[in-house]
Amino acid sequence: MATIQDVAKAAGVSAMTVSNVINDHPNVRRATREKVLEAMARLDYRVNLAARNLRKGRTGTIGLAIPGVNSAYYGELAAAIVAAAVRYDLRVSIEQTGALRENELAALSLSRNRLYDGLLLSPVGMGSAHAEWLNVDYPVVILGELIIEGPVDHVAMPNVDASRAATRHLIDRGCRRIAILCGPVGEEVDVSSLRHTGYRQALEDAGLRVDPALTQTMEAFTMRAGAQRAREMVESGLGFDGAFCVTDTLAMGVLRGLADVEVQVPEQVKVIGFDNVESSEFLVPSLSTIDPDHGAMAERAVALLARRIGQAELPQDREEFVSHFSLVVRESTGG
Amino acid sequence: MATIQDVAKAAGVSAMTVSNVINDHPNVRRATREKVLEAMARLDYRVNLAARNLRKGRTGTIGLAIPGVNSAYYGELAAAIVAAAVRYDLRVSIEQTGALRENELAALSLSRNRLYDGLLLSPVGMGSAHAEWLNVDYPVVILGELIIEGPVDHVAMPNVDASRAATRHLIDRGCRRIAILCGPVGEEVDVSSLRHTGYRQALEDAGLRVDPALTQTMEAFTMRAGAQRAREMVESGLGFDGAFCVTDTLAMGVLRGLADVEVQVPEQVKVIGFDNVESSEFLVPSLSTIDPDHGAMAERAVALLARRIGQAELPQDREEFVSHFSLVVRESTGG
DNA sequence: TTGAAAGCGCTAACAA
DNA sequence: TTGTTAGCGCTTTCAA
Repeated sequence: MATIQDVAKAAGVSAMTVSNVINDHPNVRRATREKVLEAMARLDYRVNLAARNLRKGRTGTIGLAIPGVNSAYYGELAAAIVAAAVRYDLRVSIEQTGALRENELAALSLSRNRLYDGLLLSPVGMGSAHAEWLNVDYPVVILGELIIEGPVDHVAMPNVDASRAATRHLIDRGCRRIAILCGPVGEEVDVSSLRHTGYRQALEDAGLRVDPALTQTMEAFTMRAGAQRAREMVESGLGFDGAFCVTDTLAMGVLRGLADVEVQVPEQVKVIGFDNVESSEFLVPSLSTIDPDHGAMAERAVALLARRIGQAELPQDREEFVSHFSLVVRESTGG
Repeated sequence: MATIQDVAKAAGVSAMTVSNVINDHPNVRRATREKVLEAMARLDYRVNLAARNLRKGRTGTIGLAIPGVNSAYYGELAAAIVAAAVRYDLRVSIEQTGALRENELAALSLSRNRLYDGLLLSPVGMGSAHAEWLNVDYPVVILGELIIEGPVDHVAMPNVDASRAATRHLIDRGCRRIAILCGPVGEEVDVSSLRHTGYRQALEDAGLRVDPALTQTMEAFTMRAGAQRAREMVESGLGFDGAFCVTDTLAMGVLRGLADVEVQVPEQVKVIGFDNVESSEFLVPSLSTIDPDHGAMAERAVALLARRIGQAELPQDREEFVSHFSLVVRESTGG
């Protein structure tokens, strides 16, 4: 590999001049620039980013810590983030956390190794008890799931309002016994708790009873788990005419499970999901859902991170961006 | 940030000794090691990877160039690759090519910047005409799609045999007019051409006529395109009782499109896909498909790349790994 | 407008 | 077993 020194020698200038040409500094005479460019081309010179990184203290790479890229939602989110990052001349390195707290915390402390200029983190396993882990000396943007009070920027979904709208939609379509499939519900500000709040609010708005038996707590947000639970709900005689699933993946499983036990959707049970993953439009029946505009979320998250990167001081004021959602009505709730 | 020098000073040793401790070199007295570890902990020392990279000429990061992580197949593949890479202590940086030749070639030449120790490339747009682009001075492993004769390792799918098995399965289930949905078919060794060859072989094996009208050439392998084409095929009166889709994504669209025009699957038309993406099991009807064992492909691809990384000379002998496939029979072909 | 010197933080090679 | 020296390739600073 040719170095900047080799190019300098070949062009009969100093390394600094070559550097100035590479970085488009103004004060280079045109003839000199030409000479240097010619030498660079001739030697097939490429900057050594490791050297530049060391010198500049930046890497041009951000970390993206998400549960995993093998799920429709996070896959689509990651794609949008990579695409947005390219526009800021940033590369994206994926850290799969498997939704495990320990891996999320590890991502936070490992990024410190200065491999990444910043970190986008979608926490699922960690909670507000771990807020102090966010006190790191590089930019972090929290993405989507868990809303933690912390010293970092934040891109969130309107979890409560959107869930309320989803549940309200089921009520509008005539459902009176609406189940919710979610994770453990508690005081934490995690997806399940927030979306359950929206669900509860909608029921109360309509004067419907909140039957605890209709809150179905899932261990995992997988299609398999959704399908199995749906079958159990029918076979146990729970009695429900609507199901709000906190993710589309779960909802896809539910559609499958209901088909297994020959329950008609939407005639007997109406189903709505959350995320608007691409395939939800093409299922049979197609899946009603909430579109949280993850394109805008990705765009904003990267913009916030890019803004912080390269600022000597991490600003005190932290920004919170809540995306807009829309209700997407499809066949699973009667079109 | 504390440097290795700071730690050395604090522990009363030289920087080299600290380095030896960090890298688990044997010749360090236990008491010395303790002292150093204590100082490291006290100063909250973290290695500066940029410096280490510069010194070692390695980055510990590999590039993964795939069309995009927002598709079930590539999302699952990427997840498997990231997981495998972690075991080799490698990070993965995603380059989304959008299946465009220019981006694939760019990935090949940009990795040269020494940001990546090696590159995993799933070429879709480039062809054997670009084989010389593979002559780069770092390890490259070609993954899955396009089989190019070139100076690089290679992890491939058994495209022809698997497609033959898929088509054969449709024939076994009684189909006589079997359509194939694929990309442009030519002399190239790309997915579409190879899978079309398998399709043709199966028809010939069974003594069925290969009707060119049944080869449906798609612009894009998307659900939307699949759905639209399926509707057109029915409405145009093409006449077909089976459909082999070269990807599950396409097949999901076809299932949707057939539902739109009220064609029953599998009673009137049987459908089979390729890839065995996770959701294919949970569709209604569930999708028969080919499982190319992409877990094994990912594992092997990373292993090959890791083996090459750090060898001074890139070995001349190149390895070719072809994964095993299995036929997964589900409802869309009659269970 | 150009160049010389210095050094980012680390580790290979060698010396003690 | 530990330390010294040198240098990876680049860019900041300052001088010419």
